[in-house]
Amino acid sequence: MNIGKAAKLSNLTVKTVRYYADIGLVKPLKNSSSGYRDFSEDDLAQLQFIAKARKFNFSIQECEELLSLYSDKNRSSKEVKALTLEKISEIDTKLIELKDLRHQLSFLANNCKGNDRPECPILDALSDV
Amino acid sequence: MNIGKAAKLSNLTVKTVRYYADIGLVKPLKNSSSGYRDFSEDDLAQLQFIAKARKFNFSIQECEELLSLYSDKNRSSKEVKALTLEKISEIDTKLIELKDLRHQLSFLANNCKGNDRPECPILDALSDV
DNA sequence: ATAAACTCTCCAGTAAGTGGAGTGTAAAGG
DNA sequence: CCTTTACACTCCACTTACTGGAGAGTTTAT
Repeated sequence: MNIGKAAKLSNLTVKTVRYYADIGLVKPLKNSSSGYRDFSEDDLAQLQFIAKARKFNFSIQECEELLSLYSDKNRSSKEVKALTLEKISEIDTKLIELKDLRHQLSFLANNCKGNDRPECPILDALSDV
Repeated sequence: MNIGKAAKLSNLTVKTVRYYADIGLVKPLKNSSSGYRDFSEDDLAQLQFIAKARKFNFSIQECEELLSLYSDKNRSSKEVKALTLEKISEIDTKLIELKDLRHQLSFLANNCKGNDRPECPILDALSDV
């Protein structure tokens, strides 16, 4: 199938699919007369896999790892689980940071009248060394 | 003062400070004989302001906005508060997304034995259309 | 005088695409 | 068969916010 259909069926943009092909994440055949990429069902499945993994916050490189684990019929589930647990702990760290940030910002916002006067505890906090 | 000292006092790297100078976020004078940047106390204060705002997740562009609001003695606190509230709501969205992601990933991880066998519900979920 | 420490500019690269120009190909309508 | 429209191609530049390194000049300390 052409790139447009592959993109639609994997919920990716054409640009993104082309990018994935450029970096070798998928390897569609090329119609030698038209120069159009030809995506097989396997290529499509791969794109769908990548799209999901990206949604799960896996990086492109991690997607590659997952894909190779996926296509390795003798792989163990250990590695996949380890990668997933690592992701979860990254997310946990990020959650803590963001919550902390939110706290600080809402504290500042609550103390700022937000009126037409120049006094602003937010700016004061930013300029306070 | 030289860039090294300015960087140290603002908790930024020399590279980062140079970058901020390159994009015009700070405008240190230049010693015409040595070519070294010369940071005044005001420049330093500005760097410290930026460093804090960046920690608060404000983008470079938002830092510029905040800086101009900061140096405008007739500004109102309204704009600053609005920007801050916007940031908070962005953070809230991000928090929801991340929590959801964490949920899904931990569900998958919990159902994966993580042993030497090839069965892996994580990969199954990724490949499931 | 020399060595270490600091600074400079410039170029390239990072992640993961996005946007656009200019051009070629395929499918549908008349 | 011809034309229009939709789709595809490549290539280059841009995005964010830096970071790394090369090669060269400057300042400070010994």
